[in-house]
Amino acid sequence: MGALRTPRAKWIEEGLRALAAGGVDAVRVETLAKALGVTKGGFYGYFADRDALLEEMLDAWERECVDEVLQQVERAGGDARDRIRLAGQLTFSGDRLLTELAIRDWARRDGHVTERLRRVDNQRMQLAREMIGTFCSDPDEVEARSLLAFSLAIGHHFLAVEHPGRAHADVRARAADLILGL
Amino acid sequence: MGALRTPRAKWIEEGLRALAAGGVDAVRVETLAKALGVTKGGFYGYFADRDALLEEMLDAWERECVDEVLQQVERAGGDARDRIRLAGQLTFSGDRLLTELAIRDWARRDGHVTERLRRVDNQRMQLAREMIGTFCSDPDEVEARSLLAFSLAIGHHFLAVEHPGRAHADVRARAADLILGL
DNA sequence: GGCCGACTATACGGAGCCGTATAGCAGGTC
DNA sequence: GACCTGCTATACGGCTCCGTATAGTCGGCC
Repeated sequence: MGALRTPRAKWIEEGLRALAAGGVDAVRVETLAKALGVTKGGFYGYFADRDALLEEMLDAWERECVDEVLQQVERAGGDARDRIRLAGQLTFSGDRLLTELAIRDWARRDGHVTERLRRVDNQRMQLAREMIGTFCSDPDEVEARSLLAFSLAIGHHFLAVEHPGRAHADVRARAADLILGL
Repeated sequence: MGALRTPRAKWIEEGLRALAAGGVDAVRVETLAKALGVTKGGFYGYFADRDALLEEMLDAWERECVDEVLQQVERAGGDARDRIRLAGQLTFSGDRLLTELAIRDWARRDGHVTERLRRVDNQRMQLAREMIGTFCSDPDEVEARSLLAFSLAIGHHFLAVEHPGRAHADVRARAADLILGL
């Protein structure tokens, strides 16, 4: 058996990179091949077609994006507010963020992706509820604050607003304080 | 002079429709022509190329999206909370919403579009500041609450969360109440 | 050495799209 | 009626991409 020269996982990895950088439409078989320094010859040995790759990319993302973060949050410890802040910081920064945003846009035009995203978002929402529930007793308010936290964490990446005389990070921190009841 | 059979504005209008439905990548000259029941022959009489159309689509959007809403809000009257609620409701619903979301995604990959969006968002943010400033005196808190309001209005469209035993609209209304200090 | 299986390169047909060129058509003007 | 102008249809070359087919190469194994 020959050593896997550009194994299945490489294609998925490169696919997620392309997705993060340019959206679903940027995930082209020939483009990935070029990025891997290879022609597309081998691709169709692993995947039936482009859709099969997209599917597996979603599988990989869904499998990892929540678990990795939760693991890191567990390790770090801290009180509820620290943990929800860390969780948000981890899942919405760097490469994870770019992938996340691309998938959210993709989901708007593909119900199947929406379904995947729903599973992921529900898990995260549940985490938010638990954290916020530790310092807020009204269940309706917990739900509302959780939604606010989530909306802020995702939403601010879609805004192009400026804050004259203030740093965006400071304003965001203050907004987070409001939600977390400080 | 012959009557304009499919005038300039038609192309822009159809372009915005395609943008709203499928993102920038769905704005194809030949596709628009088909939607207009015409071939692309006439297109290049009005526009130098596809980019010129995209540019004019942004012009049209930037010109209308804030003005129309402000006009309607002025007409409706009401106190600050009513007005900010109405403004959000008007700009983030129906076709306007879809266009809006498509442009926000577009802006993530095109600095020029980001610039346009920034101008629009800053105007809206200013409106939020003024409204929230009527019942909140701390300027830092006004800024934070405005950011929260904006993030909620835009962000919740990107979320796929469910609220067991509650309607999404109710949770969102409660979240808005929190931001507006009720 | 010689074989086999896994991966790669190359070439192909088909599709969609861009931008250009060219010819046709229809209404208004003289 | 002849003409001009503004819009339209059609055809083209060029590009990118998909998915398939086919031949080549490389590593391990007997």
